[in-house]
Amino acid sequence: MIELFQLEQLAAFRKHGTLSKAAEVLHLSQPTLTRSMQKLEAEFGVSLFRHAKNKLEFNENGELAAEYAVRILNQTRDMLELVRAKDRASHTLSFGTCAPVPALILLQNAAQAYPNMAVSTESKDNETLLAGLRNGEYQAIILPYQPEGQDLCWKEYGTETLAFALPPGHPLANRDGLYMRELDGENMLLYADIGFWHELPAQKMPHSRFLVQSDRFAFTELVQSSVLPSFVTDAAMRLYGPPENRKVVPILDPEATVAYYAVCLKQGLHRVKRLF
Amino acid sequence: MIELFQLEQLAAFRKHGTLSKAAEVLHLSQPTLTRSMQKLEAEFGVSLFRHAKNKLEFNENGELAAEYAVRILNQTRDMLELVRAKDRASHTLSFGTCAPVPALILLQNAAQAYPNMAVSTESKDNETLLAGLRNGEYQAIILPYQPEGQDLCWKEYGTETLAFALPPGHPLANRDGLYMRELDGENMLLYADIGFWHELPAQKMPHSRFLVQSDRFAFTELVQSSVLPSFVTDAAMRLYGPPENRKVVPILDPEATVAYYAVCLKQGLHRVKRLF
DNA sequence: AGACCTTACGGCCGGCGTAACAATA
DNA sequence: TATTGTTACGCCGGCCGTAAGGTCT
Repeated sequence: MIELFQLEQLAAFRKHGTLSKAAEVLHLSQPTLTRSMQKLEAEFGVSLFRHAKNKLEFNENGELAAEYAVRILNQTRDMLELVRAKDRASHTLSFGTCAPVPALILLQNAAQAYPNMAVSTESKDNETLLAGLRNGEYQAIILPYQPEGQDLCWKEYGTETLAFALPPGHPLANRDGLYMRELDGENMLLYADIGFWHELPAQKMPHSRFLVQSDRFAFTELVQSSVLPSFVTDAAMRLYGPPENRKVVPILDPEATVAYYAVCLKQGLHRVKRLF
Repeated sequence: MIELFQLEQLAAFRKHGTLSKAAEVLHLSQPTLTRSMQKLEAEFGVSLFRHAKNKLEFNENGELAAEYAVRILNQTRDMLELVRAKDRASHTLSFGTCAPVPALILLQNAAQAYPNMAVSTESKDNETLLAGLRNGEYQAIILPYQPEGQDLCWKEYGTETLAFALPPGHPLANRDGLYMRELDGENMLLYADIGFWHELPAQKMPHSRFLVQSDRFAFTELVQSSVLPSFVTDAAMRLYGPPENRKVVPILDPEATVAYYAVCLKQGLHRVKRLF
């Protein structure tokens, strides 16, 4: 029976031209390759090389065999990769979310419900999330609205309300509520990883400049050491506590309060059943 | 490294359902398969089966792996077959001919010019011969006319003239030449393997019945022991000698004399160069 | 002399079979 | 009890490396 290690040696010989080079690359001695190629010819029952005194060259049979060899070896490699990938996928739950706070809650719940699974999330816009859910990239997603679709299962997943975090000396800091337009034009600190929440300030406060901080630590430091207003949400405060030295004023615009929905495919429900 | 014998075992297990059955088919002991499957799982780094106490079933990973295994094994089998076929083809010259006599001459010449090659011929009609030449089925063909085509090489390959072989008492036996219509209506003995020569008598002697003999011995016996006229050619007589107890009268119709041409593809000339 | 291929000899790793055990129907 | 899968032990074939030899540039 021909074996893969022989095909590997054949392919290496074809690739490097001489037995010596191939042996070096394969970390084998060169006589080993001589014997292997002889054995290969015997097993094919056909000459694969032109045997000269001190030169071994592929003939047409050998070329064809080597061509097949690399194809077979590639397929073997693919098999290993795909099976491992399939296994990894079966031990992994991938979530996509529109915002970080429900993502964290989902992560916690999933880690608890499926202690043997690896869990990951990533933030995308809503259309990308739905597409990813339907093509199998995500087992579940978090949307800021109730989804439609016969193929979908969904469950309410909490609400979140945006608020201003104002320095105590800010003229509006003692209000019980504010509309976004009331701060339009003021420059604000903004944390980068807030998902779909980017849309609302950009839309309702077109005259403001947003100083986006992608580093969490830098963001909180700047909030404490500057008088620039920033944002916070009720849900974030439940996780991290209220920002220090700030007055939190809820935003009254209706779009500033969203209800989250965890969504999965009906046909994929079994993989995340404990979360629904 | 995963090896083909392991994939063979995996495929057999998948095919037969239990290790015992697979072991029986593979002529191996059953513990061998237990160990092989364990080793396979270790090499994949992934579980391929559901392990019950006395039951071993494929899981999804295993199904995928087995699927790939059969594909790889098939490809390996194909490789062996194709390389062997290519080798066989490179040691074989296949000729197609329109008639047996030039075929024999070609065979003799080829066997002498290429003593290490296997040589074969078969008779077909002219269109089939040209098609077979162009698709690689034949390395050379014999046609009864000069071929046309930019892709072709040709060489004259002798002539052959048809004659009547008449019993001495036949009323026309002492003639120096005859036209075919002069014997139209007489029943004649005809050897089966005469290639394109079948066409001429059927066309020129529509009122004759031809007693076709496919066995060479039966044909020559009947020629000697009957008074039925038969055919012979000058070229055949050079090979086999004249028919016993017969008067040979050449046929004067111009179609009864043909010139043969050995034909090959220009791109295939190197394989039959010594014949051209 | 250096590069390459081949042959000869011996070690050793790994696949295999036998035997014994465990679990299920 | 019959069938199936697992574990333990030892054999042995075959792959490999080292050493030595031959050929060509």
